[in-house]
Amino acid sequence: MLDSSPTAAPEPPSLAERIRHEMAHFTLSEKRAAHVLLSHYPFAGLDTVAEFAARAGISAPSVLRFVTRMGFAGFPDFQKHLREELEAQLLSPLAKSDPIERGSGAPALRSFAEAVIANIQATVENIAPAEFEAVVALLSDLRRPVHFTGGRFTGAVARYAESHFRIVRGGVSLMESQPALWRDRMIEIGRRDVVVAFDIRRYQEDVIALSETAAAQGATVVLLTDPWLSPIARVAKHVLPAHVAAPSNWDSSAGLLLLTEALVAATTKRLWETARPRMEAVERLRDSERN
Amino acid sequence: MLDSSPTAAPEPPSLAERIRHEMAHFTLSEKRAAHVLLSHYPFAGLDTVAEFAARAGISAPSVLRFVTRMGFAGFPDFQKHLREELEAQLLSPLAKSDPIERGSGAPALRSFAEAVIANIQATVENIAPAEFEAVVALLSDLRRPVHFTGGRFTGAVARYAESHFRIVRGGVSLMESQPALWRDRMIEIGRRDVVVAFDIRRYQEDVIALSETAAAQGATVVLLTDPWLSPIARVAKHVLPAHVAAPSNWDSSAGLLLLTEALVAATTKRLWETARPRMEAVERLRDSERN
DNA sequence: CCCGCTTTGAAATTTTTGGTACAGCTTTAT
DNA sequence: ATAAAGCTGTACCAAAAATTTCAAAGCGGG
Repeated sequence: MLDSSPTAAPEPPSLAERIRHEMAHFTLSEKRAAHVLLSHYPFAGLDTVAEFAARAGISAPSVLRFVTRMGFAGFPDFQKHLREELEAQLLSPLAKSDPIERGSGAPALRSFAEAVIANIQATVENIAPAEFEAVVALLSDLRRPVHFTGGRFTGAVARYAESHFRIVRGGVSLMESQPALWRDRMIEIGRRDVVVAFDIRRYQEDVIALSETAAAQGATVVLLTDPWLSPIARVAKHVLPAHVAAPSNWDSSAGLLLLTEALVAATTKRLWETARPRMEAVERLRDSERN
Repeated sequence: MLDSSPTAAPEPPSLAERIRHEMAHFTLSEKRAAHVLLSHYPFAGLDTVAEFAARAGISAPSVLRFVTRMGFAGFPDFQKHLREELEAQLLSPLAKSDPIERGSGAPALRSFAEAVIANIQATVENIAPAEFEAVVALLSDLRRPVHFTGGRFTGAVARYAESHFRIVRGGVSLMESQPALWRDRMIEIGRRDVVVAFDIRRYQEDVIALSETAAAQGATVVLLTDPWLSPIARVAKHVLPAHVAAPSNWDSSAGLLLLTEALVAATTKRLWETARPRMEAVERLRDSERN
């Protein structure tokens, strides 16, 4: 991944690269302009000055100063450059696709991103379609209450899942993994309930205990874990493993998040008839609260 | 966000196709305009009317008549359409660049993963290395207390960040975004403090209020947001935008998670001398608790 | 805490651009 | 051959865009 590419492109540094490089010396407004431009590169720059300024939340003169600072004679000159760059890029099939553009991004960030992408690909390829669909079906069953739980890091993913499913359907809850917090709630858990547990390496005693107890009560347990499989797998009806390796002292939860988001998306789609009015109602409540 | 259909709309015929189709009924100058446009599609149309007319060897009014005939309100409207078409075309091939092996995984999961990968690539390419490094430096400064906050969905990411940084360094806290929960804590926030805010589309009033208040107190605000930039960007010292588009009714936070994890990894590395004993101490505590 | 320097945006100004009216030319039908 | 219909371009106008000016606001250094 670390390239000393034999065919180092002799290309002049693209404007985007130059901006990234000089970002540190920009003033606040210039940074805003730069961010907006980079985020929608190069389309944010193809509109009018006024439009660009509005998108960046700065004034038109600041935009002008920004393009002048980058060495252009004026805004039209700047736009012309963008168009030419775009045209050149679109004509050469090399420029697009492939891994992340050489030299872009902070090195640490880039290598991390590459690891995460590899994780995601590996995760997708290892999930059995039927298993994924079965979990979607389970989560789409409105008669079944759903409970999410996770460990000290994965707990955040559980919360993320809960905050979405709560809007799509009813009967959703978040269970903290400390036994003190779920012991008494366990009396309510039965055959109808679904427990979705997130648990990865350094598998956490309390999450395991919670899942096993729930399973013993007859609940259906869904487990999202790493490829080594949490012990919860023994009591789980469905297991979705995600790759978590990262160039870090910590594991990456991106694969788990991917699965979570994909489950949310698929469930929302499947429940669209009932989810839609529900989501609209939530929006209305939020809007009215705002006043 | 509430779309009437859970799936993406079927593509409308591109302008180029429409032109080819109607070419037969065009007048002579219209044909010339069409020909020039198609041969350098769509860049020939992105210049001025005069430029376009000159290239086609016709007069400006003829160009105007041409675009009107194609159903556009005027030349700017026509250009806007070209840009949008171009943007859509340029973004989609990214996801297909390194397609996940055909036939693997559930279809819904696979397409979602492709979108997430595209997001991650776009996110990494748009982050200025200096900006990323500056944030790492900020988070590595042990004299500065760090507070994380986020909205209803991004709050989970804030919590994820907090649960990691808490172990790497001291002086870390999680601030719930409801004003009632942070109003009184704000008295403690000053120039030394760092507030890391997560806020994406449907930017949340209370997160904005929290950030603005903190900034007014002199705190340094770091913002992780979407490419449209939360209003918090106005008061933020550093902004890290992440792409969030997904084939879903919901946005994807994978890019935000990527940035978060990369920040954690980089900070851990940078603080290794002090983080290492600290992490070991945490582990010892956990082990002893287990008995 | 205050002063000087830098940055920023509102408003005025200038330039460019898109749009329109109209007259001449070409073509076609009778 | 001639009149009618339809294109096309020149010249002009209106609109919008880019740019400059200037005063206020913010920031950093002493």
